[in-house]
Amino acid sequence: MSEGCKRCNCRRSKCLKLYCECFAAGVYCVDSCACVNCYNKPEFEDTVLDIRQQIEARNPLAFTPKVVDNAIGSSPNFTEEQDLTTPSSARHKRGCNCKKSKCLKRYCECFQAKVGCSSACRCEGCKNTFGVTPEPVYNRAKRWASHPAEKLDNVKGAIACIKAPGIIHYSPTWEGISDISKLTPLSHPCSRAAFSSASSSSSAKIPQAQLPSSQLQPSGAHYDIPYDDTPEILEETSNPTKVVKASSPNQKRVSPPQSQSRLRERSPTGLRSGRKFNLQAMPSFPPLTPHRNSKEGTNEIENDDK
DNA sequence: GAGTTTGAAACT
DNA sequence: CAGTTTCAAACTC
Ligand SMILES: [Zn+2]
Ligand SMILES: [Zn+2]
Ligand SMILES: [Zn+2]
Ligand SMILES: [Zn+2]
Ligand SMILES: [Zn+2]
Ligand SMILES: [Zn+2]
Repeated sequence: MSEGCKRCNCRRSKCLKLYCECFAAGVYCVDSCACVNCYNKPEFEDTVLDIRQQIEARNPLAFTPKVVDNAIGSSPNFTEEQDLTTPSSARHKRGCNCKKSKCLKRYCECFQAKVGCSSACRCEGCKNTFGVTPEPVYNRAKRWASHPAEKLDNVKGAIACIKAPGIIHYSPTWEGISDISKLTPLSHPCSRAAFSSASSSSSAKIPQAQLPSSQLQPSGAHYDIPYDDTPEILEETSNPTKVVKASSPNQKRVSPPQSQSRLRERSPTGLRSGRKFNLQAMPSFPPLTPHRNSKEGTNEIENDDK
C-alpha cells in the first residue's frame, strides 16, 4: 500500500505557484508527484528560489503557515499538553471565503485543516463546528467570538454560526499578529517528508531581532511584519552526499513567469539572467524569509506551450 | 476513469 | 480594492 503518497498533480503552474501544494508548502516535488512540467525540483533551485521571493515580495506571508494555534502563549497556563481533547484553538490566518460549501467540505481550508472558522473568515452559511465543543468535555462554551460578519441572511433554522474563539483580536489582518507558527499537525503519511525540526546541535537558534515594544499596528503601513514566523520548511531528501548546485550540467535555468505577455501560452520570452546568491547548504529548500534580498534577477524557465 | 464543483491564487 | 480568470483539488458520477 501506500505507494508513495501522491502529492500534487499540477499541469499548468509548473509547480511554481501557490496553486501547487508542494511549492506552497515550501517543499520540492517528489517522485510521487504527478505534475507536468515541474520546475519545483532541486535542479531548478535557482528558479524556485527566485519565484519564491517574488511571491513573497507580493505577500510576505505567502509561505507562512496558514493555520496557527492561538493558544500558544495565550494564557499563562503551563498546562502545555492540551491533551487531545482540546477544541483546538488553532485558526486559519486568512480565513476562508466559502460561499457554497458551508465550510463542511474540504473545499474550505478551515475545514480541511480541521480548525474552526474565525472572524477572519468571510464564509456564508458557515456550519463549521471545528474548534468548538470538540467533545463532550465539561467545557462550557467559551464565548466564541461569533462574529456578526455574516449578513443576516435568512437563517434556515437556527444557525450556529460559530466563529472564532475569543482570542480573536480585531485587526485588519490578524493573520500577521499571530504567527506563532505551530501547526500542521498533519502527520506525514509519507515516510519522510518535511523535516522535523532539527534538533541536533545546540547553538544556533537565531533569536532574530524582536521588537520589544508593542507591535500593534493597526493598519497602515506594512513596514515589516510583526514577527516572522518560523516557518522552517524543508524537505525530504536529506542528501548527505552533496549539495546540488554548482553542478549545473546542462540545465537551462530558465525563468518562466517573466510576465509573459498575455498571449496564450506563456511565451518563452527572453531570459534574464541574473544572479543570486543565497543559500547555504540548505537541506532542501527555500529557507524562508530570513533575509530579504533586494532583487534577484533570474533565470528563466522553459516554458512550454500550452 | 471522466466530468463537475469549488474557492484560493493570480491577474486585470 | 473589487471583478474576472486561472488553477488544481475535492467532489460527484
Ligand atoms: Zn505541483
Ligand atoms: Zn509536487
Ligand atoms: Zn511538481
Ligand atoms: Zn469555509
Ligand atoms: Zn473559515
Ligand atoms: Zn466558515
